[in-house]
Amino acid sequence: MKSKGITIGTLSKRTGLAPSAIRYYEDQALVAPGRGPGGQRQFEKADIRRLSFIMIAQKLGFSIREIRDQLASLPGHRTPTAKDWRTLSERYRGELDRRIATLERLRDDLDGCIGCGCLSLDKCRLYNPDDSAARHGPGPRYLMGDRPDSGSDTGDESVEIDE
Amino acid sequence: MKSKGITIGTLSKRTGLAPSAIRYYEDQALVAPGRGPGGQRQFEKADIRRLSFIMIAQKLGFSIREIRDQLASLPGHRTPTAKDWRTLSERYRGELDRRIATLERLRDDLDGCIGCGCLSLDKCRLYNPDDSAARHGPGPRYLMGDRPDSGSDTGDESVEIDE
DNA sequence: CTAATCTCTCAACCAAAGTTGAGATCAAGC
DNA sequence: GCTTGATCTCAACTTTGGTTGAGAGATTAG
Repeated sequence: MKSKGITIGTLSKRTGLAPSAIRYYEDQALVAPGRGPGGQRQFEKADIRRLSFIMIAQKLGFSIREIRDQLASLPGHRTPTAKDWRTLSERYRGELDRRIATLERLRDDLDGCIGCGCLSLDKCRLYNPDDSAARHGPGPRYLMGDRPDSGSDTGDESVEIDE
Repeated sequence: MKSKGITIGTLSKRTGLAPSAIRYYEDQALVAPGRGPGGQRQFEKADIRRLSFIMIAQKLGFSIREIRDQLASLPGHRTPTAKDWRTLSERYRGELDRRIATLERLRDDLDGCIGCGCLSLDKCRLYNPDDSAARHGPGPRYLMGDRPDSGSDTGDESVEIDE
């Protein structure tokens, strides 16, 4: 048993991730290495695959939080098998399809609506607040969907924007 | 001539943007309202369309900086016409097509590579550092493409990740 | 045994896109 | 004329995904 575990430096070279990034991922509970007698992190081989998965998921635009949730579905009591990983990553298929569909819809709307130069806030389907092509995660979007009251605004009295 | 201009509050209600966001956009030189005698911002009708454009561009995932560059191509000496806006937004078509293509390639790679459960760092096409499905803008990606040296690593001595 | 590396923790910092609050001023209704 | 309500500026804080030191301790090579 060469059971000493992989050091963070080695793992860094293997995955291309900076040690600081790996420590950060531990902080975010994406990996949970053991510790040696001196306090050093000891990773397992399986962690290489785990980090690989994380990198791919990031590339697909998932946030750390989402990735953590996804990883939570792995069996905790044993080292994940190739099949576990396959099952997990197959979900991305659907997500990607959905994302492509969103972009295609956006493109069609663009053809139909911006294409005409109207850019009207009231009529334009582009203003559907539900789909942004951007990531779902980043920046201060924690109050997205918070559109102001629009309260005592009866008509669209003067919204037309011709000149 | 009811030439008093639109106040920031009214513009906020018209566009759904928070006043703070509009001020921020002025800060970032995306809009340049006039000022009333008391220092209040005075927007024009054309600014409604300008902000609409900004919102759409954001939705498509462009950063403020990119949007500023795009807006710079508008004629400065006169109020932009519908045609100006159409010309500008037509460029998005190509960008969207490109983005859709990237996602489709990612999806195909996913089918071929993750699908098999290998997740190998060396062989997997998913590790092409060039295309991430995420936004091009946000987060600390100013050092993306900075992959560590990989220097004195001759072979792939023990990268296989079977268990 | 000692020097050269690695690692450790912890705090501070980066960028993006804004928000939030304080304190002051402006505009408008009655 | 006065009191709301809107706006002003400016600084500080938010989130995400990390990086960059500082100072201390651990490991390893010679």
